[in-house]
Amino acid sequence: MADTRSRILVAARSEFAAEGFAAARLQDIAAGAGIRHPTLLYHFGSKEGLYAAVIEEAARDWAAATAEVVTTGLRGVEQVVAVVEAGFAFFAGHRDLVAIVRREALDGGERLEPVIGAYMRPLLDAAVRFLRREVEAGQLREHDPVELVQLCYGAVLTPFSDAPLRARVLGDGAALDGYRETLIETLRALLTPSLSRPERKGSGSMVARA
Amino acid sequence: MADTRSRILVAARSEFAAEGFAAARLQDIAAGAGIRHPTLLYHFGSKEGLYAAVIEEAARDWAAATAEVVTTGLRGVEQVVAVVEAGFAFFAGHRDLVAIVRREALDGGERLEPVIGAYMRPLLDAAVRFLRREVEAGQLREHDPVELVQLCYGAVLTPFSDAPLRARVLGDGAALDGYRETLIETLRALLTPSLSRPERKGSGSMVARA
DNA sequence: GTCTATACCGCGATAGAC
DNA sequence: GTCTATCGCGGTATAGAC
Repeated sequence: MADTRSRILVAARSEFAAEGFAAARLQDIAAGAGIRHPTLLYHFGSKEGLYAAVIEEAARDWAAATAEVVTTGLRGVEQVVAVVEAGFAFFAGHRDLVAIVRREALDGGERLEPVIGAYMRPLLDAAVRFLRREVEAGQLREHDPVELVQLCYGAVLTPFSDAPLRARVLGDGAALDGYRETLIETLRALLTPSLSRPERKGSGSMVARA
Repeated sequence: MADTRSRILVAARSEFAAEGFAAARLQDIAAGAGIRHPTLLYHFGSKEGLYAAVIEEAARDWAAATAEVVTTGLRGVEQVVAVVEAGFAFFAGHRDLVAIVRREALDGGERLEPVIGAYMRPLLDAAVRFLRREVEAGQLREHDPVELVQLCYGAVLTPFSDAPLRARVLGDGAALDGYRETLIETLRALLTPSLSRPERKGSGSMVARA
């Protein structure tokens, strides 16, 4: 059996994801870890401290998973598809993290600030650099890279974060495979360089803002 | 000055959106409406009752706004774009509603059940029927209509629900216009019937699940 | 209908024994 | 390190005067 500290973290992650920070109760988390709540406070000092530890651990898990995908050396559309599919697979197996991130996003994201600086912004920058480079090389149709990343962010997280609502509206049978396929298809339709007017910069289909 | 009941509803909507159901305090809502919290309870009975009233009112606002757009009689891609742009504009002016919906989605959506039955499922059905019809008529490239609606749902709500996080990661200057344009462009790329192999059903680009 | 005052309870946190 | 017991605050909800 794992040590107390990590058992608490596991239970806390699940509880914070399900209830949100405000509604989660230290009693329940402690019960999930098979201890009493003062023991939990002995290890993490406060509810906020515990939450920060959960966030920190979650961010490391996520960063490790994404780091793998970007080292495959794929080009253009195939690399984008690979990243999105990897993200999809990772979050399918870590739905707790999705819920926590989205709850934080709704609450202002203040508690994500360390994670943003350490992981999210660097990764966004890397993604933007990749997209620009591949557009330049004619491997990708031109679109604003930042907007594109946002689109993918929402498209990948939403089916997991809103899964309960989704099940209510669509009926419980609804699998996610079809959604993933439609998403990938969408990205291909959006990003595959058009054959008619190829790698020219400034062609008709570019975003052209400001 | 509006009557007490509606002043309470306005304050409650904003507070529930900002804090979530669990963390919102009746005292603060009452203060926002310029009364004391027992008065609030006199009108709505309980916190749950107030919340239910907020949801109900919000759903009616949204349903009224969407009803307008679908009566324009546009065809194919242009109708889809019109609906998405109308949704974008509506939620831009009603961010509270977005936050409430997404919080509920995370919390299981139980409290949205009446709204789902009365508004969401009928509208989804109408959207699916429209998409099928237009594909049949060769006005739209073939894609699974349900997945398509989900994609739009996430793409439209996410920039508003996650606006605070977005601002943190991207910097505060980030306007939403570029995102909207990229989204519209994406839909056109996805839905415009391909010129090379036109209205044939069962063509290479269809989704083809089970 | 709206108020003041208060009952009541649940939660995070602390004290202190083991 | 983990427990039992308890404090104290802050929340919803109620009682009852005006």
